[in-house]
Amino acid sequence: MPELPEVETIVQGLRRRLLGRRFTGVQVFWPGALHQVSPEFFRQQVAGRQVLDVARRAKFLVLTLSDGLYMLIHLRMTGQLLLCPALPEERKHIHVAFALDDGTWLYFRDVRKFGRIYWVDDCVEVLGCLGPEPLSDDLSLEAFRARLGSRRGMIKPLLLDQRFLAGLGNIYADEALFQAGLDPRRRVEALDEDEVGRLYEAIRAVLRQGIANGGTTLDDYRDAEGQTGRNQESLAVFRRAEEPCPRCGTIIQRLVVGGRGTFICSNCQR
DNA sequence: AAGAGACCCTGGATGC
DNA sequence: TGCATCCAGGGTCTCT
Repeated sequence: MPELPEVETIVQGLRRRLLGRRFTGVQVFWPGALHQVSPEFFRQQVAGRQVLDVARRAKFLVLTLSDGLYMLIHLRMTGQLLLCPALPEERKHIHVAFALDDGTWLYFRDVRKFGRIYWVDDCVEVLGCLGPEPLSDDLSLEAFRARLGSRRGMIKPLLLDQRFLAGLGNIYADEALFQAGLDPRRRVEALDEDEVGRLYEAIRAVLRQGIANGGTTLDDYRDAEGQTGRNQESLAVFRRAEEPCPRCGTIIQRLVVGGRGTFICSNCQR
């Protein structure tokens, strides 16, 4: 599942190949991938437009196109954006394909069809409710503490709430809580100063490591060139139920917290 | 405001 | 072997 580090890796790959390119055509194989626009309108809008910037906000890819228009893409669970020299014969799960002016293709593939492509003239329409970027300089420890201060409830569901903090998903939330030594069921209002500091540092550390490792491939994640990430080798607890904790050897457990599969070391995380 | 549950969707796993 | 059922999982929405 692409989270912040995976989307960042895809963005870096797309940026190299898309900046300055022009879309010459679009094929929509499944209209449901487009958020609130018809395939006809989308095709007509995208064709001829140039890519001025490729960036990331939370788990969204943000393509700035000519004439002040934006294409935003959320990959959700199984979405992929792939660059290739030609449109593959095997079209299964490919929902939208973009032809580029150098003859190559960019296509959107998504087995579970949860991913969406948004077409807007103002990003606020889609990104307006998102919380701060965890790796931004603007999110100091003091700012993080202040945001936590007004909240109550279990810590893990809060970390997954994109309005509170934007970009964490199930993998990096579990890894950050492990690294901070915190049980995901702990109440936010009961965390002491030291614990909040550990959590802040852990969130940033696991995300930075994820980016440095080119993302985590457990199932479907691939970068824009189709390559897997390497961060799965560095995971301490996520999807490691019944394996020993890398820190203390205690067997890692799987729980359900806030409706999400959650992996913890009950000895290291209190 | 928190928390639970439904929904979207499919492949893979499990059960009989 | 084959068919039915269950489940994961991000985000959004509804209900309590």
